[in-house]
Amino acid sequence: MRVATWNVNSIGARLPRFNEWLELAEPDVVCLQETKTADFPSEHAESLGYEVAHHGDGRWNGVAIVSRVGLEDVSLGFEGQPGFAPEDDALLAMPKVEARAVGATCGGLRIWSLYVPNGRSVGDPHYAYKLEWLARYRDAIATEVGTGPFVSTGDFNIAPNDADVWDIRDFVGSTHVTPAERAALGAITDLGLTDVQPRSLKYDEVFSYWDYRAGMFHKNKGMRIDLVLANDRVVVSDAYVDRNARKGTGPSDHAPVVVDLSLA
DNA sequence: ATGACTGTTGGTAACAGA
Repeated sequence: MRVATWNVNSIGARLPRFNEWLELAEPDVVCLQETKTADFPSEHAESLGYEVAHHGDGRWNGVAIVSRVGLEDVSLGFEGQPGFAPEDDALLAMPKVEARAVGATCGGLRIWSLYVPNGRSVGDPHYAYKLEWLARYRDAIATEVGTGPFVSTGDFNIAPNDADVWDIRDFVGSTHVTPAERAALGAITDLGLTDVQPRSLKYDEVFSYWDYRAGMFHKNKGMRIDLVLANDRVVVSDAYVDRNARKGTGPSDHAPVVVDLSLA
């Protein structure tokens, strides 16, 4: 089974690239993040035999699972998922639970597509929200991780190790690399999940995101923040970042992470 | 080079992203 995760940075803007990529990469299951729409344009995918489970807000966020090996027990969000409200917005009495998680069972594999909150800056309310969100996600999946083949995929907005950013010295005081964020990720992997390491296709350093600005992609100054966390019922035979999807006209700033696996 | 982008909309400027 070929499983992929891709932050498309708007499925509307990325539709030509996404539809083309589906036929090139031939994934069985694709987890998408930042669809940025309320209505997923699924016509072409469906014509190729895919089903789509989409959880969308509109302008921000939005996650989907696209599968050609079945799509059952869809969960829009997870149990106990916290919401977010800016502290200075008195009009919002209740925090908004955002479209950042969708789960489904595809061909016997329980799979989640996650768009973890960015955090913005250390000390920002969004940073506390990010940590809380990860802690509650950990609690929500604690049981089902042990019940069968399981993967959590998506844009975690965390670089697990210093080597997962182009130069850790440029990240002093930044989000995505703090001990607290890594501890929150560690609490998830401690449930029995392995951070699948994509192999190098070109550079020794393997990233999945490169800022649009300043030629960062061509300098390979990126970050590995799109992850596939798999339990021991998943046997990985290959994993790589599809850098070709980051090239050319109108790419996302993220590339797909592709994992070939079988279920034990 | 203190630069460099891209996406969205109660839209044409502001904000978010990472």
